[in-house]
Amino acid sequence: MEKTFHMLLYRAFHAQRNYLRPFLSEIGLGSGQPKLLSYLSRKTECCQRELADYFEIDPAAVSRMLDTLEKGGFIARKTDSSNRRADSITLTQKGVRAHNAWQKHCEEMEDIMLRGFSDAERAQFADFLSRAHQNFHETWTKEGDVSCGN
Amino acid sequence: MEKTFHMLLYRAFHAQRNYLRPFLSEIGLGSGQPKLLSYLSRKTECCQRELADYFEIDPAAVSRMLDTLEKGGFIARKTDSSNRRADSITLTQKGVRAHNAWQKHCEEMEDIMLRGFSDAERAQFADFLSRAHQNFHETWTKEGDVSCGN
DNA sequence: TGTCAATCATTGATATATCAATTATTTATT
DNA sequence: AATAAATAATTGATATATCAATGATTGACA
Repeated sequence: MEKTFHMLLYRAFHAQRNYLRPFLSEIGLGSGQPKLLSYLSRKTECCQRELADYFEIDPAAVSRMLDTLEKGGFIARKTDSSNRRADSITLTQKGVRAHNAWQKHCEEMEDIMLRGFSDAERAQFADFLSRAHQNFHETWTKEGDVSCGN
Repeated sequence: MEKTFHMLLYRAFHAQRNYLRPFLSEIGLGSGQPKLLSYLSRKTECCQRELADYFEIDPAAVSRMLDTLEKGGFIARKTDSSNRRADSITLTQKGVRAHNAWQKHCEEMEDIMLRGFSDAERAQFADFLSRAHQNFHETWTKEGDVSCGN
């Protein structure tokens, strides 16, 4: 019934989110938090601004999610000694475990979502999605050079 | 940097939402509301449950968004005479205009998002997205026959 | 060196989304 | 016909996201 890319993308994304939601409470994370853990598991250490820029979300949202993650013992925050405005954020052991558990559920989800896709189709789908994202990014950086780095 | 489909889909969807956000306040709509207008513009008349099922969102969210849309004069609500539990919802003239304005922005957005995609690629991308969504749906309806009709 | 602008993080106000519980109406069962 | 179960919508509690404004620190430059 719905043919626009806008709605197709919305519905695919939303189905994914609905699938994963029950696992959030199981692991003890809020809906926006897994991606932060994921980034930290690769970057080891970073500041809040970097997270906000990478995911193109409001710094205030990052600040509050990290409050919750810190209270839950998933991350540790300390002020960066070389720039005392900035925080330096790292995963705790508990944070690493939570990230791994989440990853497992994400992989299971991909198996479901991509059922019936050949390897070539999967590669092409991934390519389409990253090109779509990239196209937005090029538009933004062109007109006015908005904050969002990378 | 980010390779999982989960994140690729998130980032593409999120970029789309970030692009469209400024137009929401311009038209006077909240972020979840345009899709309801879109559905109503095709169905002419429906109840709240149908919207919640189609978009796979919480009925409470639908109820509150319709409150706002009703106050803003975008939709009209009356109780369905043949089933007095249910509401019958229709677009007002203002709602139709808002929907049309929104559609225009969505089309512009697609031009940006799909820049560099051939016609064949666009068709394939749309097919991938709807298959991805469909795969989730088949999983859900298989195990336990969850509420979400269609 | 001293002021001004820029940057990182936080807080308050508001809107949206989920979950759980409630009310009102309809359908099913005995 | 009377009671129980199911359905449509709403409300309250809580979490998340945005926007605007503030505080603290750093960097630029006159």
